[in-house]
Amino acid sequence: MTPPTIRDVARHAGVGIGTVSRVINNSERVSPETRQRVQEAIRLLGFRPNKTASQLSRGMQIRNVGVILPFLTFHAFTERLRGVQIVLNEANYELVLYNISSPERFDEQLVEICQNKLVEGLLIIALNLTPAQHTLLEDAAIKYVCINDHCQPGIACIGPDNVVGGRVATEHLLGLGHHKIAYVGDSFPDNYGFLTSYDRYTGYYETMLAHGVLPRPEYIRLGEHGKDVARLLTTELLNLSDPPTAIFAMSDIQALGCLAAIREAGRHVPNDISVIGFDDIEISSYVGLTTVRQFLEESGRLAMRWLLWLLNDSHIGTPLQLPLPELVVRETTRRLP
Amino acid sequence: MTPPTIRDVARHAGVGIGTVSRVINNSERVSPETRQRVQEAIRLLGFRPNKTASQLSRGMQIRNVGVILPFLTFHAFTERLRGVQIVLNEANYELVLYNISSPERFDEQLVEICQNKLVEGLLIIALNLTPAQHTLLEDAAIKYVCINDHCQPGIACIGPDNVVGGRVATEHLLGLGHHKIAYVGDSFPDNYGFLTSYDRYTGYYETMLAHGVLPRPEYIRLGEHGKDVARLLTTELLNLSDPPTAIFAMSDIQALGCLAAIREAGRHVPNDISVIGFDDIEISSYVGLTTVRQFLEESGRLAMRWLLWLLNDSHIGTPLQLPLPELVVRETTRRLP
DNA sequence: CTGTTAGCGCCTTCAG
DNA sequence: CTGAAGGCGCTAACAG
Repeated sequence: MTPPTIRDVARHAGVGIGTVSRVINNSERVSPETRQRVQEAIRLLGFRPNKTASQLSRGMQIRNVGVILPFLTFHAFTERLRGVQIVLNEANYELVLYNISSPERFDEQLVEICQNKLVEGLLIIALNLTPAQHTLLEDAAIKYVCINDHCQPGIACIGPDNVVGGRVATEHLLGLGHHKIAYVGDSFPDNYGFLTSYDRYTGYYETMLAHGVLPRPEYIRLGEHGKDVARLLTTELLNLSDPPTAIFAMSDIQALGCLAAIREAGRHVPNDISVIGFDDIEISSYVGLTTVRQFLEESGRLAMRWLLWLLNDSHIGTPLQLPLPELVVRETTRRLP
Repeated sequence: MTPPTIRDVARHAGVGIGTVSRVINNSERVSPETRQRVQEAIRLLGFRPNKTASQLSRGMQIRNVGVILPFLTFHAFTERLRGVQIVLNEANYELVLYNISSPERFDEQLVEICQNKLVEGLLIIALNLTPAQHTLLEDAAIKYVCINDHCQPGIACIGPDNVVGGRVATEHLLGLGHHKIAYVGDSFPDNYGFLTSYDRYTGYYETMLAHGVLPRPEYIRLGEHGKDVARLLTTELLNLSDPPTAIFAMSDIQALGCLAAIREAGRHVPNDISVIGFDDIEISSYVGLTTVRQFLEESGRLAMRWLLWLLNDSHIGTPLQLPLPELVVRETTRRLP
C-alpha cells in the first residue's frame, strides 16, 4: 500500500488540498470546523506528510553528512565523534550516524547509504573499503574521508602511525631499564581486516631488536579486543615461570584489563610491574595510566574539516596530517630497580 | 545565488535534461562524448544534484529520528546512545544526532529542527522543555520522548528516580557504620535548569535524617560538574579539622575526582575513606568504583522503543518504566572499623 | 476562509 | 542514444 497523500486527505474531508496543507502547517486561515474535519481524515487515513516533498517545495535543502563506524561502544571512536561534532557545529550540516553492527552488514549498509542519497559526504571510521566499495561511493557522488591506519593512495585518509606509536611505547619501557617486555593485543588481522594490532606490534618488535633484545614468543599474547580477554592474557603472563617486568598493551582498554589482572594477582603497579597503554582515551587520565596519545578528538576534527572541504571546494587540499603519537607518562610505569 | 539545477547543466552542455539525469545516475545509455560534455558542464557550474528532489521523484522516503543532547562528551549520555542504536538497528530509521553546544542554543536548534522537518521523531536527552517548546514540537507534528529526571505529566518521559538513588547510596554508607558522610555534587540548579544534583542530595539528606544523623553543612560541597572541580572540593573536605569518613559523589565522574584527591592527599580508599558514585558508567567497573546503577543503556533502549511506538502506533502505550536505581558494590567502600 | 494553479528539481517513460 | 513530457507530494501564490 502506498501511503496516503495530501490529496487523499482532501478528498476524504471534502476539501481542497490547499486547505489540508494549511491545516498541517498550522496556518491561521482555516475555520475551526474545517480544521476539525481535516484532522479527522488525517487520523483516519494515518496520513503523515511527506517531508521530502515539503522540503523540495519550500525550496530548502538540508545538507547531511554521515559518520559510519563499527563500535559506538568503543571509546576511541566516541572520542573522535566529539571532534566531528565540534566542526559540524560551525558548518551547516546535520550529522547522520551509522553504527555497523557486524562486519557483514557493512557492505549492505553502504549500499543503502548510496541509494538513499541522504548524505552528501561520509566519514568512515575504522572500516576498510574494498575497491568495489570505493567505486560504489564515487558513483553515488558521495565524497568521503577515512580515519584509518592504512591510508590507501588517492583517497582522503588520516590516521595515526601505529608503528611509530609502538616504538614510542617500547622505547619508553626500554629506557626505564626493562627488557622483559610483553605485548598484549588483538589477534591480527581482526574481524574487520584491520592491522592496528599488527602495526603496534611491529613497532614494538623492531624497537626491541634495534636495542638488541630479542622478544620472547611467550611474552606475545594476542586475543580478541576487550578488557576481559586482556585480563586473562595478563594472568597467563604473570603465571609464567619468568614473567615480564613490563607490559605494552595495544590499547588503553586492554591496559585496564592488565591492571585488573595484576591487582587480582596481588602484585602492584608500577612497583612490581609496569604497564603502558595506547590511545589516551579519557579514562586513562582518570586512572593515571601511562600511554601513547594518538589525538583522537583531533582526528575527528581534522577528518570532518577535510570532508567539508571536499564537499565545498571540491578538491583535495593539502592532505591533513595528524601529529605523531606521543608519549604520556603517568603513574603505571617505573624504572626497573 | 540559487544553486544550479539539472536544467542549467543541460543548457550549458547543449543537451536535454534527461541526458544529464542519465549521466549523474551512471546510466549506460549515454555516449562517451556526451557524457564528457555533461560532466564538464557539471564541474563548471559546480552542480550538485538535489537529493530531496531525487528522492521525491523516485518515490522513496527516508525516515529519520533525531537524538538531541547537551554533552556528547558525557559518558552518561553516550552510553545511552548505545541503547538507542541497538533499537534503531532493527527499525528502518536513520539517526540524526544533534549536540547542543550551549543552553542558549537549544531553543534555536529546536526551532531549526521543527522547520527542517528532517526528523519525524525526537529523543530529547537531559534537556528541559518549556511549554512553548512543547507546542512548537506538537505544531511541527514531531513526536518526542524525553529522558529526564523530572517527568512532566502528559509527555512521554522516562528517567531514573534520583531521590531513591541518593537514598540507596546513603543507606549503603550508613549500613557500613559511617556517619560522617559528605556529599559532592553539582550546584543546583545547573545551567540547563536541571535538578539532578538536588534530587540525589535530597535522597541523601532525608536518609541521613531518617537514621537520626544530622548532615553537617561543611560536608556538603557543590560545584560545577566535572572531575577536576570534584577533586578540589574533596581536597577541601580532607583538610577539614574533622573530615568525613565517606563521600557520596553525585556522579561517577565526580567520584573519580574524589578518588584522585584522596590519592594525592596520601590517603587510601577504602581503608581511610569510602567513596560511592552514581551512574555506573563503564569506567566505574574498570576502576572498581562502588556506585548506584541507573541503567543508562537500557534507558536509551526504552526511550527509543517508545518513540518508535509513538511514530507508528500513534498512541502512548503503557508508559515504560526504568528499574529503580540499584546498588553496585565494588572496591571503594568499606565498613568503618 | 477556501479551491485552484503553478511550480520545487529530478527521474522515468516514450517517442524519435 | 537522446529530447520532451508527465508526475512524485507538497507549498505558495492566486483568485474567488
